[in-house]
Amino acid sequence: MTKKKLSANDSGVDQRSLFAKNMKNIEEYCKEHSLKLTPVRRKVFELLLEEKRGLGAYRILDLLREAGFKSQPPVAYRALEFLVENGFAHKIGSQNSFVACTMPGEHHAPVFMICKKCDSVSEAPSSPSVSDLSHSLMEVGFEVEQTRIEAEGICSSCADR
Amino acid sequence: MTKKKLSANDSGVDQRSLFAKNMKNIEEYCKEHSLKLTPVRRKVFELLLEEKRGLGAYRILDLLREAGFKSQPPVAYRALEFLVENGFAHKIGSQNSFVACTMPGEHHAPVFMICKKCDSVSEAPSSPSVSDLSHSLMEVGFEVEQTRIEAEGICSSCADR
DNA sequence: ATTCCTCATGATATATTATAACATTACATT
DNA sequence: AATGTAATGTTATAATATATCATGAGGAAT
Repeated sequence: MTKKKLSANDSGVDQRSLFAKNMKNIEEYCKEHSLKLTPVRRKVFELLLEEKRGLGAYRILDLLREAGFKSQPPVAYRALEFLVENGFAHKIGSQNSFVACTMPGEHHAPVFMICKKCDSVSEAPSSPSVSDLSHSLMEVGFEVEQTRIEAEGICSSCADR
Repeated sequence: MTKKKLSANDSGVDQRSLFAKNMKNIEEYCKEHSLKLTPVRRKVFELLLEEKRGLGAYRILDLLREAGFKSQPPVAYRALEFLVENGFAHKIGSQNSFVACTMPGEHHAPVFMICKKCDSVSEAPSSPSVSDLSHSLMEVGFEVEQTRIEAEGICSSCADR
């Protein structure tokens, strides 16, 4: 198996403008679908975008407070619920944490790559094998509505070291 | 897509003997690998085997108590840890619950089918698309060690109604 | 057989994650 | 201004999980 070198930063797009682009995406999407991107929701999304690892709800709560919000747990959970419902974030079941989704709106079957060394969580480009999977489950009589795949292993940056 | 009729019960093997077979498997496996299948561990495995849905740790704790064990939370978690470590059970991340694994020892990449109607959780026959998936993740530089797939949808029994 | 070691269990306390329930506010529509 | 709906504020508590230290049970080494 040949391995393409592909780390988060050599796409020619720097982090700052990527961040801005993602923020713009969510803003436009919300406007188009009349969803309210309120200050807390926006802030939580920003926090998720800025962190390559998954963030737990209480970590988010702390960060909200540091940012001047005087939030209680339900505030964080509600914002996360909004983001997840609308496809702006995903929950990582194996660690009760949340990550930003950078392809909002697209009804996709996410595949997460979770690094055991650095804890980074990144979403893999969607792969045809996922729909193969749905097909094979259909064959045993299961009607798939949604799939979530979590792969644990070593990310390319950690492997390079 | 043609759909094969395949529900849990038409394999010609009744539930009782299936249960016995699974118990025998785990016993033998433990003997061969000098693992101690202590009373609590055995009981927890039995409980998981008897329930088609995922069981939460505290539900298991209740059932243990009903069965005469005077257990505190760590007892349930330890037993579950033992079972999961050794491949006799899996944790379902999306619901913080546990299910028995009926193919212990085999280093496999489980695929779970979670029914939204009846909450049943069953393990799908492993499919080639899973190794395709690992391949495609390798191509983006991620070294997969383990995958866990959770598919939500409607199981065949519920669909038949 | 006794000592020693290891692993399992017992027991208490507490950490972490998540939600229920109800009050209040903000804002759009009429 | 009156009303309805969605969002937020607030308090309390439920549900899930682990840290820690004490005790016991069984095998291996002397």
